[in-house]
Amino acid sequence: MTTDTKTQLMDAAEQQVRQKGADGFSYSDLSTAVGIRKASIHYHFPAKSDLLTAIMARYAKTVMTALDGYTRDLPTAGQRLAAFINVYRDALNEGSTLCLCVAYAVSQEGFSDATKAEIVTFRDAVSDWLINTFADAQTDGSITGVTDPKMEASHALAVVEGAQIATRFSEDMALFDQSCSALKGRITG
Amino acid sequence: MTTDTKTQLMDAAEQQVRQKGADGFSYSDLSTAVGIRKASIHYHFPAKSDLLTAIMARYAKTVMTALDGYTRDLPTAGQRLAAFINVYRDALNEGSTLCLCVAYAVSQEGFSDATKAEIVTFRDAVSDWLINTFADAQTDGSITGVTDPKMEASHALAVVEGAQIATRFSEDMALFDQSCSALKGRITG
DNA sequence: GTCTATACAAAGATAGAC
DNA sequence: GTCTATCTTTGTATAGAC
Repeated sequence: MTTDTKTQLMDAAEQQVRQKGADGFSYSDLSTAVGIRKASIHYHFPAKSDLLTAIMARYAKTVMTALDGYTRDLPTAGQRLAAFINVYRDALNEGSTLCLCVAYAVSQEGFSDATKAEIVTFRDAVSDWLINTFADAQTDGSITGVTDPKMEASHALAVVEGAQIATRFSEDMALFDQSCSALKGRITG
Repeated sequence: MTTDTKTQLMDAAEQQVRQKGADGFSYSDLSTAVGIRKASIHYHFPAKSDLLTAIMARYAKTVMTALDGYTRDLPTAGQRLAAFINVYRDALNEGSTLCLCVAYAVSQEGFSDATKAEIVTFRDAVSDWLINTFADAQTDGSITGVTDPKMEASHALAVVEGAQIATRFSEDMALFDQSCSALKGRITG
């Protein structure tokens, strides 16, 4: 399984952004990680903003494919919400990395329009997925107390992203679980 | 009311970090903001890490003074929680700035030990304040359904910090309110 | 597609005059 | 306490050989 250079660069870049933020890594770091010269990276991604846009687009696609898979494969809304929480749990890697979107939140100001557009598209897609999930919960009863799917969706996203922030500082995954515990406790089926 | 240069520098730095992150501003930016030369800043803060530590320490003091004021002045736990949520709401400045702690979350890796220590101290203090507040709620009944104050504390912090992330992208304060709505809905007195 | 070499600007920091 | 001047390192990016 040989991975092409472009993919290796994107893998390394995503990792670095999620560890140190978009302003926290350089082509020099990627050069070391992938084993090609700094200048060669510009062949694949002429400007850093191209790279930042590319990894956001790829990340969005990966995550949405996973979420849509849950919609297809998991019978209840409760199971889907549990799987959703796990996506954000796994993204933490024991506290060493954040979800790409959270990592982008701070630097946002300096991004290109293309990058910003990818972020907005992704967040809208995740929101819609959550709204549908909570709407389904109203039908199948697998999550307690759902009266407003839209409100629940933004609440749930805030919980998992906020839990990531907290866990990032403590590097203790138990804190992530504790922060999400009230949300998970409402899953009944 | 003349503000001394050191304070002006801290004010400008805090603003910039909360807008663009710790890696997103330079002494050059501060130079422009405050109106003294780049080199002169080093007289007040020899290294950037000294500045980052100083503004975190000051921020922690300011926020904790406010929270302790609520404990003194507001009779119910519910009122104190509402005030707490408002601290994080106000910190957003219509979506243009984050709470300093959230802004630090991404860059964290590259911080000095002194800066990290200030962050940890602050987060512990906020957590303790929240735990006490939810414990009080069990007595005064001003927040519904509190069974585990420690769990509630980390949940509440995740909600307000996560809500900041979401609002940062949308620049719509209504999203902050929507994200916190489930939490606020439990306040009864 | 990757290399060497290089340009160019910005960042963090120091020395010493005033 | 602030200035000018300077240094060093790093970051982003381009040109042209292989």
